[in-house]
Amino acid sequence: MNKNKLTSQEENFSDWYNQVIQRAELADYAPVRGCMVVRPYGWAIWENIQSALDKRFKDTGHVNAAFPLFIPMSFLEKEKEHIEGFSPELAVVTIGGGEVLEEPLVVRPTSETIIGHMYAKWIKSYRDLPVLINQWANVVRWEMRTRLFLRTLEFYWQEGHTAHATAEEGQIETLKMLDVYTDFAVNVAAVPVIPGLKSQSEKFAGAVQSYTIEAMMGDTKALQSGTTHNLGQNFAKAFDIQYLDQNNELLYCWTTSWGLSTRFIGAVIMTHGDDQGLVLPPRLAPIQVVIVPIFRTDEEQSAVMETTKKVEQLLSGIRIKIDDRTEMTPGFKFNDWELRGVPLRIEIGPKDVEKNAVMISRRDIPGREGKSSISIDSLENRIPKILDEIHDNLLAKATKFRIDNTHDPKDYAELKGLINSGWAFSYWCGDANCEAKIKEDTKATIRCIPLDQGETNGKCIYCGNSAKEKAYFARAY
RNA sequence: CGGGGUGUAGCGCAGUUGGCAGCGCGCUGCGUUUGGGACGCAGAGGCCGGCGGUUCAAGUCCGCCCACCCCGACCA
Repeated sequence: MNKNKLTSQEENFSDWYNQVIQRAELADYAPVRGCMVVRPYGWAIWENIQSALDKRFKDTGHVNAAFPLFIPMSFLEKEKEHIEGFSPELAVVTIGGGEVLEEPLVVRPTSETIIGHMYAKWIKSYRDLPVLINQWANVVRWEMRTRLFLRTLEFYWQEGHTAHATAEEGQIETLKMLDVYTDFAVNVAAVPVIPGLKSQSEKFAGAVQSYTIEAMMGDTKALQSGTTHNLGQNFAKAFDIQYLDQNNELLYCWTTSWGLSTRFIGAVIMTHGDDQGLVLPPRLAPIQVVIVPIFRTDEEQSAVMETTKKVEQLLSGIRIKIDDRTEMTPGFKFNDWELRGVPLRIEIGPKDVEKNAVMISRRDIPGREGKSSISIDSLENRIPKILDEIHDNLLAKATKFRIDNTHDPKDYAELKGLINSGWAFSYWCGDANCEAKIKEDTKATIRCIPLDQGETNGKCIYCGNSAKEKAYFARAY
């Protein structure tokens, strides 16, 4: 009965995570350390993430393009903080076609530099601005320690790179894309993220300011799930991205960049998953509804399959899979699709055909409580609504979990006590020293300083000096 | 790079004082099954991570390598 049980989340969250990914066939380990193969079911989730984001990028005026995988080493070196941040994790090609290369080529860890180079070439006038380009790409960062989806040597993402005439426009773009990510995370993935500012020590190498959408995973650790960066004029100056304004004055551009990666799939797994396996939010699920036909005899089979086809037609706008495998029992299939996180299952057997009804079973409500019989006539209307309800329920559950595990410690001792099982939302004076000390003591970092705090003040949780804003402190992936 | 662990069938593992290479799941075929992880019978599947050593004999003992996983430092 339970011989194929997953390790429970409570027992070992990390094992649970790895098992879910492999058994649900999202990804597998590649022959090279730290690399993963994204399997069709996992890639289908990524495709749904892509289309939801891509639509939002287009709606906000962006266009897609493709820049090269190889970047001359010298490009990386042009922005000081950038190369300092990335040099330890670069993959470098030194031989091509059997010849030692004149200049080593870096396999892109991110594309600010090569895109900056091209922008310098393309941008001449204020009339050319803004430039709003995104690319869907793979990048390589030679990480020490890797984990499927969360941190692999090679990963897939989108990276937006924009150039603007003024600092204000750059900042507006940075926050606009943070909004896009937030909207996507909340309304498509049902992941209740907190948008906020990164501290200076946590920001992107080369940025003036970085923003993040921060999410709480099922073990209460934090995951940076997407980032936007206001690059100021750092890259514009390093790559001479200049334009002539209306007054014929030569000025540097203001640039931004923003990215969301396959890591987000990890966020989805660890936000919604349970001891039965994956729980996919309906708007990202490759299969939204799985139909399991149940029958014994040939007559039952033909009646059941006829109804199944009818149901499929009624639900034509929904991503449906009919599990007509004959070599497995219904019980096996129920467990199998639950492991794979399909939001809604429809069971159709002889009893249902007789009643002109079907049994539905919600993935987000385990056991009998999530099951009910509904008439076939109401399916077309009800199923889309139920999928929305599942989305809302997943979002509400995850939000409650985060709130329940976020605390407001009275003092530093209390923070130290709770940080292994939750987040602390505390005043911070802004001193990098306090931040570093807290990290040293607790392994917790500032995940973000949330926007919209309004007028507030209190005392820094570490040093007790006056502070004007609160920050989330947590251990992170 | 430090600490820990593991390499034996597709996966998970066992293998005693050195003596024929095993178990469970999965896989293939046939039959019976099918409303919460079905069962029977018959099969297929191995350079025991690599190299070297000890021995009549090595999965097992010794040495050296390699790979991967987990925990740290680093990071989306």
